[in-house]
Amino acid sequence: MASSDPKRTLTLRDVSEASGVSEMTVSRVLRNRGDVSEATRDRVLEAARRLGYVPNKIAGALASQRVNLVGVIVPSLSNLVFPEVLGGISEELEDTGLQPVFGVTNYSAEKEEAVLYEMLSWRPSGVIIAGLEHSPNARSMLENAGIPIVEIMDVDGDPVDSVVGISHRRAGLEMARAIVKAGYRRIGFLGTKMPHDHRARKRLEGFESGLAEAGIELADREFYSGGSALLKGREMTDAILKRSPDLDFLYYSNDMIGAGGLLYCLDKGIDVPGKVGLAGFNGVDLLDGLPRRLATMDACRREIGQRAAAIISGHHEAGMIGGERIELTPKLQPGDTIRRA
Amino acid sequence: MASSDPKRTLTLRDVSEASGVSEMTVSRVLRNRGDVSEATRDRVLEAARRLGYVPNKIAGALASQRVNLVGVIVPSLSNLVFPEVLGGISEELEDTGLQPVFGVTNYSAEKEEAVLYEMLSWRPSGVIIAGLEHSPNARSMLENAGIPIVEIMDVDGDPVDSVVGISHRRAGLEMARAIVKAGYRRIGFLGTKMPHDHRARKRLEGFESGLAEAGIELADREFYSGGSALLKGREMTDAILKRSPDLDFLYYSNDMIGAGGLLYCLDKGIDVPGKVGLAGFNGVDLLDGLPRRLATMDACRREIGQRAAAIISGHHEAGMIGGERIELTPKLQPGDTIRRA
DNA sequence: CTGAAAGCGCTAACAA
DNA sequence: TTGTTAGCGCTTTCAG
Repeated sequence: MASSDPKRTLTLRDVSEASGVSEMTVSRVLRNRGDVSEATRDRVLEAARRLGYVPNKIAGALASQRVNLVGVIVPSLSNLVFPEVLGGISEELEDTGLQPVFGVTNYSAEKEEAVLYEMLSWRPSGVIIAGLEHSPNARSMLENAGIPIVEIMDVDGDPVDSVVGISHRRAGLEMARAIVKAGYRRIGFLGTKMPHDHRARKRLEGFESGLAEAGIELADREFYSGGSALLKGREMTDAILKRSPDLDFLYYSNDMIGAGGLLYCLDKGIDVPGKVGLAGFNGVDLLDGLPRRLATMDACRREIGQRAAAIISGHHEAGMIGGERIELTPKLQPGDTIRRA
Repeated sequence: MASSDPKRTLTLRDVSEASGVSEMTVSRVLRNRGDVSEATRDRVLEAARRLGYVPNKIAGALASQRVNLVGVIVPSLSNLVFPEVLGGISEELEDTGLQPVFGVTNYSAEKEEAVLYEMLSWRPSGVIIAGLEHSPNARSMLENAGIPIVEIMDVDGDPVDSVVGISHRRAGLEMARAIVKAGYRRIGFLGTKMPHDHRARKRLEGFESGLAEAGIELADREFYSGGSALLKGREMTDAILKRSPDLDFLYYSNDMIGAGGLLYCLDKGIDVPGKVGLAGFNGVDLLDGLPRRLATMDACRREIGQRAAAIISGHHEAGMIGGERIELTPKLQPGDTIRRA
């Protein structure tokens, strides 16, 4: 509260002077480090509290060469998917003394490079970054950072260090197989027009190979960008069904547009899954509240966050090195929008 | 790439030696500061790039007493509301050289205090924090931080410094008036059981005073916590209508449960807005895709983020001090779920 | 335009 | 249990 110069922020020295204890011992008390007598401890804490001292981690980090920050880089926050991943990370880091620091790339490789550079310049204890595709510069920064790196969401590719995710290719493949097995043949795809959403791209690739196994080709496709996903799902569904009325299945690249498609079909009185089957991707819990359960595949978002964070905090505590590879298996949730065999 | 000791991270000195230019000049080049000849400039940049040098901002911040970080503290990420605010902040900070750093409190005052303490210990250029209610400790930390503080979302209270938000009390009040004006009389409230969600509480208080103006009391109320909001909205609506079948209006504390309620009513064939009117709060764009437009009130989330960030970056550039107060006005969006006069 | 010296606030390592 | 001495890697300031 009281201070001769209210502008300057307090230092250890202020607490030291106020308590009559050496800076070093004050530092020990504030970090619960080393043996300090109960008495001095109390005096120091009292003084620190009274002054309203907040330690300067910048100085501490520089001196100790230790930073309790974990950089987390994701493409988007509006996607609904990533907030959940971040939730898993936050939760797992909760009691480790590590603090997540988020950065957003908007699916831009350039922005990713900038955010990564910025983060690495704070010398974090680890980096969690979405995806396996990075610019050459970004990749080499990651390789040379000298800290644990965990690439998340996707395992189809060549990780820098550790990786935690699912195979989007396989997710697409298995969805295709399930659809074919259920007897659908005229299949359309609806997705985002995101050239840099590599995971959506891989799902589509996997999906097409799954169809190809049965000698089927994608009958039609429809892309969008921006706007309310639910509404877009309606509009796209309308568009694709008008253009290709003979479609008997619609595969959506995410659950939100899939939900829009489902609502559209129900509105129009289209028999789902009899005349047209539907499936999305992600397993968002929004689907629980819809009139009918959309088929989907859980992307294990929360768990991915947790496992990735656990890898970093493990390294942090044990000083381990070496890339782990954790592939989670998304479960197909057939819901009510695929015909039963 | 090549280095005798691959473990140690590179310093300015390494670049200095590799380029034959003094550390000081290297520093100048890397920060685009002061006049440096084209020739040395090129040599330095070449060396830095070749070595893969990433500056150490910890050291830089300590030496310059300048940190380009903005702390952002929000209660939750799963709420859908906050990712949008963060988006607004990110966008606005884009080209200012400032970097947002996020922290999550889970609506806990204790956690908020811890997160705030952690953030302040990094000496950020400013702090953006949701809400006006903080523990005495947190409040005094904010007051003594010596940096611009922007409290966001809510303006009903006593800000520490600047504030950007809407009046939730007034939002509730106006919604109540609109409902009463439309002729509804038996009104129920459905919301989250979040004792620490002060904004939801204020909306409800404002709502009740709005009803009181017409001599009306809330006829029933229903609370929930956790789970899929859409599904909860259905369940709660079912519960409250079974318990109080004479209700003619349901006011939901957020759009997601409101949307669940709307879907429930449509499923059950309840005449909306004839027999029962519905309204939510937030203006989430999900509503655009529903079979009918739920009445709601836009909480101006993105703009709040932008304005708050602009205040911080303004201070940053101009060194201004002094609290601004920006009250945005949420617009009532009557949609299709309130009877027309 | 370039460099040398000093020090940001803290902690590692050692000494007492 | 406590204190002292040196820096951490950079930037500020002042001199060339």
